[in-house]
Amino acid sequence: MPTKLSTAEENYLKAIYKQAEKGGAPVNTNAIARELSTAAASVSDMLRKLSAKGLIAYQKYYGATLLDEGNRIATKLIRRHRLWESFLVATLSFGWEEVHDLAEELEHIDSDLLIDRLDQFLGYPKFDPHGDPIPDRQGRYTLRVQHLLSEMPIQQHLTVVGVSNHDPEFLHLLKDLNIQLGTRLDIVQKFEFDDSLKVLIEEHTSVIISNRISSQLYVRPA
Amino acid sequence: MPTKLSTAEENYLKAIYKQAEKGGAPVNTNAIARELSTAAASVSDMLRKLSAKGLIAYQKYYGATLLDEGNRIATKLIRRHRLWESFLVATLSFGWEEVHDLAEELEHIDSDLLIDRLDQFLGYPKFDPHGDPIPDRQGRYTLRVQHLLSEMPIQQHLTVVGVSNHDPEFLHLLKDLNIQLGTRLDIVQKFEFDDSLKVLIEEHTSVIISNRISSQLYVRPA
DNA sequence: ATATATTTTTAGACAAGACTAAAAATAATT
DNA sequence: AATTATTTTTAGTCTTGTCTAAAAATATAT
Ligand SMILES: [Mn+2]
Ligand SMILES: [Mn+2]
Ligand SMILES: [Mn+2]
Ligand SMILES: [Mn+2]
Repeated sequence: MPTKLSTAEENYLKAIYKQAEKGGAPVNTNAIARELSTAAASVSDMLRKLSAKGLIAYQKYYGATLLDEGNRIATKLIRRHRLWESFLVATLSFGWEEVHDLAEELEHIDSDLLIDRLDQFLGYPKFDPHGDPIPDRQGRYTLRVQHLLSEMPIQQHLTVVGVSNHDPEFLHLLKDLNIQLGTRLDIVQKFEFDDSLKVLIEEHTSVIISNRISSQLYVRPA
Repeated sequence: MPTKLSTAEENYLKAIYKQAEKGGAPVNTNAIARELSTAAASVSDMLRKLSAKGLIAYQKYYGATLLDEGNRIATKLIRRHRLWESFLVATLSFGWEEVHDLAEELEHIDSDLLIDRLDQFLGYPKFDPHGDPIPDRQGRYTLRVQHLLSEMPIQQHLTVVGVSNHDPEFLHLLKDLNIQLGTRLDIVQKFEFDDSLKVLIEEHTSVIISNRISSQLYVRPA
């Protein structure tokens, strides 16, 4: 039943998807409320509606889980979001810190043809500007090898492959540090006191970064 | 006061702009209702709101006229609409009959930077895929030389420069006739009986077209 | 186990934007 | 000028999505 969903309904589905990915299912009400900056009462209302539409499984006081159709829709939204972000960066020269909010709106434009043409135009990219995988038309995507920088041992040669926070401030800070996708890092030293790290950027500049940063940066060996 | 407007408010402003352009100001309630396929009662409500926001001049039972700020916003929406249509056709290979409805949604994405970058990427086009002028950042645009085909004398060499109807069916019909922007036409004969015309397309194919068509096709000499 | 704290749901209200039906104003006809 | 027709506005209702405050359920701590 491909019923036309509202922007609000779509955002809720996406929020449930994201929270399930992060914390596992079922997703509880407050997590969704936090994700969408909305009141818990509003979430309860919407969960009832989405459940009535057969998009999620929902039990009061327990939590919500995406059903097949809900999952399909959420994945499609993520595909759209990430393709628009790719377009904005690759074609319109936006910075990676500027694109999330725009994509948050563009993802609700409802046209499979549009998004497939965009995909084609961009050359079927596999990852978006933040390093996140882009689902294909069938919803399949490539998982990247990723470890949190904060959990890597000392001295390995590492490459930045992603960020788990798309906040403009965070991304801007990385830009200031000259850290972007593909940047090479070495962990020089770990400070147990506050879990901060001394890292060498591009075998060049040495900086100390807080755990707040290293725990939101994905890297892979080499 | 650059207050953030809703999609609905924006669509009303654009409808008023369009109707004023066509039939002159003030624009009456039913014209707007027809343009937006909405009930007259809904229009009355909205006119009161837009008037309260200082975007239109509105007198009950008389009609609505865009004020400066309303006009600025409507022009900006038209700019966005036509740039998105241009993008879809030029970059994503859409047909000119497929782009209007998508642009109707895309135009509400609120970012000057986005639209200026798009403009730049497209090479600052002056006209959209239907031949309509695209306002620049300041809202200025080039008027094209245009005459309705139905009002031209016999035998002149003509070039198609636009259409006054963006309906997919109409545009598709033109496509079938091999008529698009830039197509060369000659009027071979006029039939007074029903104002139909015999025209030669690209000095090639001769067809008879109804007044319904010739009165929605813009041409210029040469 | 019982009391306390937290989470979630319900109840009730509100704003935006739409509709229908009825009333009021304006326009057109006889 | 009076009647009829048309247009527009008002009145009242509905849906969606949001909120706050209160009640209910669940989890935590003593
Ligand atoms: Mn994003
Ligand atoms: Mn969104
Ligand atoms: Mn259009
Ligand atoms: Mn629109």
